[in-house]
Amino acid sequence: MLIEPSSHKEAVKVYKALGEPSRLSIINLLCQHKELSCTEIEQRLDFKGSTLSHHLKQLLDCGLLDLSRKEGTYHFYEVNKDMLKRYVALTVE
Amino acid sequence: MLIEPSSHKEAVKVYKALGEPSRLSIINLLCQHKELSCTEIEQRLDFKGSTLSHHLKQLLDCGLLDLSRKEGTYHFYEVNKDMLKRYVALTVE
DNA sequence: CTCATATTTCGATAGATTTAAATCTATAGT
DNA sequence: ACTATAGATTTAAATCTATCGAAATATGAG
Repeated sequence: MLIEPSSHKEAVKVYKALGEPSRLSIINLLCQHKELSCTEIEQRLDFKGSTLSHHLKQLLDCGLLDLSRKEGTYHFYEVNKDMLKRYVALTVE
Repeated sequence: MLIEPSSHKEAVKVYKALGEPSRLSIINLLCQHKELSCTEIEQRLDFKGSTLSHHLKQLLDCGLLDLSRKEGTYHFYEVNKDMLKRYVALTVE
């Protein structure tokens, strides 16, 4: 058995989140940076703020991202490496 | 870096294919059976033939499935374990 | 030709993505 | 405290894409 029935929904959610170019780029970028704020992600990947927020919401929702800290109006995000390793086979160095 | 730019498209395709309940169930089922024909998959997962064909096409297209052999009008499918291991972290025993 | 298996086409429906505009939240200045 | 500003999120509407399934079309066996 590849996936336990209990985690089937979670797995679908995670893979659906990863199966979109922008979101995979966000994960990829955050794998290289420990943490980044929204504006930093927007600049690097050339997103509109609202578009990014929608994608971040999905990535938070499925557990692949965490809000690492808030500093003033800045929200910093980081990848949840446990979650990533649980589902994704690619190397995160 | 999580994903090489060159394989970004491929990764999106694979994860998009997995991020749908029916298709994840097909992969899961085929992980337990070496190979199965369309009718066998239809029966076990309760799909219409045409619906299954649509999903199989996507799974073949992204490389997660292979057509293992044809026997008469039967088409047998199997998971491409190399491909699965390249992208998916879950254990395939 | 006929039957069984599988795939493709096409239309309807549902779901996802994007963006502008509005709203929220925290900080700084007066 | 009030206002202004910057960063981020939410809402709402348009657009785009995916999914499903009936019907039509292949393909192979007998």
